[in-house]
Amino acid sequence: MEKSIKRRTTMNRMQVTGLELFYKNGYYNTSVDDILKELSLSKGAFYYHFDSKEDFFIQIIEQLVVRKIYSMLIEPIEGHEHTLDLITNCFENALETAVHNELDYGFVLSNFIGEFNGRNPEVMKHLNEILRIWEVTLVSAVQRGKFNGHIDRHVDAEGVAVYLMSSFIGIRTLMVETAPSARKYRFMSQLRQYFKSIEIKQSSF
Amino acid sequence: MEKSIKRRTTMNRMQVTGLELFYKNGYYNTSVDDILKELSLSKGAFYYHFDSKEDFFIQIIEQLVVRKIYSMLIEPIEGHEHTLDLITNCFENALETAVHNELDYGFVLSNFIGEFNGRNPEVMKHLNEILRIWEVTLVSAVQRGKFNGHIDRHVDAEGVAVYLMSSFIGIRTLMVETAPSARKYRFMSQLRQYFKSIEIKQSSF
DNA sequence: CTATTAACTGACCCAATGGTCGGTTAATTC
DNA sequence: GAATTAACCGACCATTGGGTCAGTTAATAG
Repeated sequence: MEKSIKRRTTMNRMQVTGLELFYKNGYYNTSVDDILKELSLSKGAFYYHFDSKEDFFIQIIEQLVVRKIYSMLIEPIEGHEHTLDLITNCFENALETAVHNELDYGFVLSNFIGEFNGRNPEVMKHLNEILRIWEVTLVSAVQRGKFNGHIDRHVDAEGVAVYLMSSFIGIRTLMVETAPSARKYRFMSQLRQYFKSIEIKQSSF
Repeated sequence: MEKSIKRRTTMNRMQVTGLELFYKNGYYNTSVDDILKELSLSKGAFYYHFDSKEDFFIQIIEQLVVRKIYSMLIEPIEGHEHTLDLITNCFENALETAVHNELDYGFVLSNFIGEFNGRNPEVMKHLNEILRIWEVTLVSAVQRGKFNGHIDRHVDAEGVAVYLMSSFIGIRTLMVETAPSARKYRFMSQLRQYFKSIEIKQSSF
């Protein structure tokens, strides 16, 4: 039976278009009809597959947003090379992708957090979970770096993680609409500066 | 005639409540009626004083948001003491205020940017203007620091400004709903670490 | 005291929104 | 090939949204 391939296909089409529009216009500013119009599908089709607009959105997070974050921010720093290089490259690539997005609307995750925080605990639960995973990944990357002798063992791994997440979320906001490329470049320079201050000085004597 | 004190009063009441609700629930998720209900005022009163919901919002930015940002992020770093101390204290205070907000919804400015970017150029113009002023203020603070011999003269002032803005915007997002106090503390530690790396080492020999 | 005008009321308009439901179509099953 | 069911259609509904407007109230001016 393959758990109905047709069903999966349609749901996925809706989700992809849904994410696209929610990202562009925001959740509250995108109607179900907007999504359906884009796909030439009917109201009936939508409510046949999903319980509500909110249910639909949560499924989008689980299916699409989680994966995006994983491939963009989690997996790239799980390797065993020099930790700070991994993070540098990861951020560099993520920001470069944003620069090339001719129409950039910011960081998906923080945009949605901004829209739902304090107003929809159910959705926030899912978004916070992604943040948590990101944080854990960063913390263990830093700890690995300390263990491998690349990062000063006195640094607070949790602190570094929070600081990195903060700066990434912020620069993505700042790259919207104003000089994304220049800002990305400046940001990366300062990030490297910061990294220099927490890594072990190999040539000191 | 005093340019009608009554008018000013009513408009201000509407704006204050408006900002409160827009901040809490977002612009698109707050109706004009919601605001009016809170104030026991009628539709007519609203449209007597303002042209449209958007006009109303823009006036809120100009009247209230700008002032908030000034007193919170601009004026505190315009002094002539040690630049990095000024910025440290400024951020410390701003974040502490957020911690004590029992119901915190993030950084007003970046929340609104997240809601309007790419969708409403008129509103974005005003928000970007505030960002620009903040950036300029930070850049000249850093330059002053270089001039006064507190900051290494090789550092890129624009870069530092962008990095600081990024991290502040991000930490405010992260402080929403999850361990604000702990995150604030970790953030501030790393900020100091970063500052150490760009200031002039006075005791080197 | 009268006329004017600033400030405000609330009924009304209409497009949009999330959601429902009875029905149709086409594929599967028996 | 009849029956069942998965997938989808589109008319309909109740509510809410931003916005209008004729009219009321209260202060001020002459």
